[in-house]
Amino acid sequence: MSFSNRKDNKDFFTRVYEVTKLIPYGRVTSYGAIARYLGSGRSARMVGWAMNASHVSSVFIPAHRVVNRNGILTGKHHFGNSTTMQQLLENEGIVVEDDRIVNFNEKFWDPARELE
DNA sequence: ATTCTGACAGCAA
DNA sequence: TTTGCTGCCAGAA
Repeated sequence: MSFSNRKDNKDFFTRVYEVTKLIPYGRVTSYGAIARYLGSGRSARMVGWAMNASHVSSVFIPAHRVVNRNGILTGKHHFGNSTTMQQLLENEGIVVEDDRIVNFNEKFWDPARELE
């Protein structure tokens, strides 16, 4: 029985942050995977939007571990320099080639599956 | 309140 | 195969 039918718990952005922070070191996920884990599998764009505001968050958000379904670093341009995101990923042992994650399927971490 | 936008994803040509 | 258009949802102006 909830006496507040406002929002489930926190804002959509906050949920995205929570999930993003749960991404293990050296692993990556996709916007759609996060969106699907949150219940709205079609709000993948919102996840990206949340990432845009993640730099404002007080805590560090590993936004570099979030890529699109193709494993392409679509948001690299939002890390200041176009190479920052790639460097962060390579620093974690992820091989990035031509703005795309190599062996993306192996590095992929699905919150809906891992967190169940 | 209405309109526009967006670091996507899916499907059509 | 690649390219492009549409749907989708939530926040900002």
